[in-house]
Amino acid sequence: MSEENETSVFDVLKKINDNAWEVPVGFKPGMNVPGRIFVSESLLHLLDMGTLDQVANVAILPGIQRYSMAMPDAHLGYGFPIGGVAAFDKHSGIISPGGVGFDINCGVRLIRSNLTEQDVRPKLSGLLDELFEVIPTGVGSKGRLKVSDAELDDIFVHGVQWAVDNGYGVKADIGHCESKGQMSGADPSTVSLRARKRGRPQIGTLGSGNHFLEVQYIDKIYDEEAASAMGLREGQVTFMIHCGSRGAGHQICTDHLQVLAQASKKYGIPLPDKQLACAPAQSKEAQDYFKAMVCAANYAWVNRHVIMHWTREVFERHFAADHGDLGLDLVYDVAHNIAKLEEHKINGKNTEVYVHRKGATRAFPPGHPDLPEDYLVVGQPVLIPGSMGTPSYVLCSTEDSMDISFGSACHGAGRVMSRKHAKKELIGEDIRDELSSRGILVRATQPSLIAEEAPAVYKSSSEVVDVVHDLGIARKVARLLPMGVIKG
DNA sequence: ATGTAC
Repeated sequence: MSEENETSVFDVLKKINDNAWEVPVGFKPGMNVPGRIFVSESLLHLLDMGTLDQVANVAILPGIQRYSMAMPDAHLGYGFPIGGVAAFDKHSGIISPGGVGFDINCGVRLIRSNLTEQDVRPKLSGLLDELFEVIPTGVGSKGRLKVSDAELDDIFVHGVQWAVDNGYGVKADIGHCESKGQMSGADPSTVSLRARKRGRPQIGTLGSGNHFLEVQYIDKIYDEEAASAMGLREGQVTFMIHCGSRGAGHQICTDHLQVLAQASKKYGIPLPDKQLACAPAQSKEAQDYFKAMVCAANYAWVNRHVIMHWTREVFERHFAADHGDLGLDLVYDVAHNIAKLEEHKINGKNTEVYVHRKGATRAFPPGHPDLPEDYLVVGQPVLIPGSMGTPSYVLCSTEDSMDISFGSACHGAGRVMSRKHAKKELIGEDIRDELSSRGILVRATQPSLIAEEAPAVYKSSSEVVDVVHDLGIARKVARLLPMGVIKG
């Protein structure tokens, strides 16, 4: 509820349809395009004015195309909102680290199995204990994997290909990663010594905050055809990995933000907010950031790949003797903090744009050339993790996603209560016991983290997913319920 | 998100 003398989001927004609202160009001086917020009326009550303001600020940046967008899980971020999508012309536009976020290529992957919920439930506690032991978690955690400086370069440049060549995962995994887990254009010389030093010991570590490794089972299939193409069926056990580029990506973002703050001045770009530091897309400063961002993105794919590999090994130790081939296939891996050069149809013309997705998932439609062959007919899988203890969703992209949202969808539930507030209001042990009574086991480095990540501090993942489903960006395929979760 | 302040 807003105070009487405060402007509310309802005063500003113009309704386009039940799930799309416009921030008019007149809202702020200098807006090149309108803002567009994809949200239902009920979720609109959770949208704060600061997030709307950030959507408008992004619309002021040069070369932005069509509109500055926010997904239904949008909330306040560094400069750009989290849940924001913005496309900038390759020539007249800009590139901005704030449009990607500190955790470059934070993302999610889903692995299916031949196991059922009944197979896993009796062994769940031991399984989680071993996973918690095997996967390094928490702030500053270091991995079991020691890589040399030369190997780190290989990881930056070759991503998942490096992982597979070195015995982590299999060849079939590659095609099921967005961009094959190896974006081109990496240049390790744009990565500072400090970023390398932070990155070297952290391959195969989960990190902290909302990052997790979760054992789940499918309780509902919405779309049989798409589910079948993805090898998903009711009762099946899956596991999901949510993490990013750790200290390496964070340091790369920090380093290049400094350079781009100067560059914004040098190129005379009007910034409504210093956190929107950016440079013309073709400038050396912007391209150097982009090359370093690609290094971090490839690093993050390797990170998720190594964690997947160790998790597969733990599953095999627990279940292979009784169940034979466990069919632990990678369904898909999506990035949700990344900028990419893509071709989109704008005003009827194919145009190259740098699409910034920050807390937003790529959602390319059926038939798109970047999709692997087995998903060409159903469209790209879109993975939406729930918050701890709530359902996650698998969706598939639809024909209209390119036209509506530059081929993008939401990325999760979206926080509604600050970490600080959550720690004050909630008791970690109570949440853990409550989840345990519902059959959901949690392993975390400390109880306060459970409080910070409690279901109550997030929007409902179901409500968020319904918005993109109803909009026609991506349609629901399967619902995944948590059984056990590892948190940093 | 993050060697949670260099």
